Amino acid sequence: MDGDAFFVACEVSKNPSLRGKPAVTGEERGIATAISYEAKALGVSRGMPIFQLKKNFPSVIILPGDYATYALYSQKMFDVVRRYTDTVEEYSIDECFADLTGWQKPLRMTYREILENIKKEIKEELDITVSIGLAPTKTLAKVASKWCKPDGLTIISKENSHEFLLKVPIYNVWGIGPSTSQFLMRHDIKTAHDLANKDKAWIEHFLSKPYFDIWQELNCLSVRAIDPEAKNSYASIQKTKTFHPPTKNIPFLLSELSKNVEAACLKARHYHLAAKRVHFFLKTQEFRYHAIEIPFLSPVNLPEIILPQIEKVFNKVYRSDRIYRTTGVTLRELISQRVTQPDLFGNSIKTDSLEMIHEQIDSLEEKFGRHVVHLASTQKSLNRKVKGTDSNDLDRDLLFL
DNA sequence: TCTGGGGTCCTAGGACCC
DNA sequence: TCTGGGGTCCTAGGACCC
Repeated sequence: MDGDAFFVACEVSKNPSLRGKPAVTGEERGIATAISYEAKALGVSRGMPIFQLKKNFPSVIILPGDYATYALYSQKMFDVVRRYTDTVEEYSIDECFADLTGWQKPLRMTYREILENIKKEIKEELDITVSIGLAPTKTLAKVASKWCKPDGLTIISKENSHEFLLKVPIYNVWGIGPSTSQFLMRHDIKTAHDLANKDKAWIEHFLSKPYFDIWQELNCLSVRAIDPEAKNSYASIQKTKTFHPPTKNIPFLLSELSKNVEAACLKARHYHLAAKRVHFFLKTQEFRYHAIEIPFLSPVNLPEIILPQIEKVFNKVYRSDRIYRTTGVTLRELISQRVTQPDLFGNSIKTDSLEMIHEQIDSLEEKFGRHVVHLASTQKSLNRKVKGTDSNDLDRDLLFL
């Protein structure tokens, strides 16, 4: 099940005067993240920069994202599905997989009737529409849910699956992106049907495991399980930021990384997580990544511990003949940190006092909003921002550590 | 001012060991 | 007599998703 233009649909539900009008969300990000069907009809596409939209599509209404509301709608939407089965995997904010196997008899409904009820209840209770696909595997259900949008209901069975797959271009298959599409097209595989019909030996020889799974699923063999476990933690936490113009200025790049690290650590502490590995990257003007991963003996979530290590190896990724557009930090191998462990070399006293400082900072953040307090090493990137048009930041009281 | 931000999973190849 | 063969672990980077 897939929400139709989900973020925009939530906005319309909140404010019905938007109904029937071309609208997008994503003002705060600078690109269109969700697009109403009316805006799609005008030619607005996903990822289009907002400035371009204002210029070329002045009739389009541009809305800032309201993620708290979307999360509420999302939960209510999934709750409706849970009235009919308890095996529901929340795949993203607007998509879920559900296993209906065996429920016709207890519910005294056909599968189609169950799906029609789900759609009806969501429409009545939330005033949004969804598109649903029913099929023997997740991959085919994805094909089915995209088949007819918005407000669609498509059923693919073992018997009729190839009729659908004949009309699905290979690049529209879930899990097959631009790179693999190009490779497959060079081998004359243009549709999902072409791929499904290749023999096993060919798939295994030319493609890797994820594509073997896709191949099996297109052939009605379910290998991707539905995972109904609620996601309550993270495998990794990433913070990245693109700036313009791109630069090769080392102090500025380090300051951006400092900001990334601070933001990632703040989130990690909020979930009581700490990282055994910290990965950071510089992204060049040509969209190439240069990265390093730093292992830590004991898990970390304090920027003061992480930043010196990043500075130490920064030169291994930095090249003075390149210009960079983005920096980013990922905290990996996250471990639950309800109880803190002192490290082996007696650094625990220093760490303890840093932890106390951060407890205070975190509570200030909660009270006064984000980024009221930050490291002095982050200051350079904020200065640059202040010079720009974002005058709100000028009003902030900044406190330096 | 062409192309944001936050995730997950997989693989090739180097390092190291016996 | 001139570096074989097999194994594990780790990391950089690619690919894809929403």
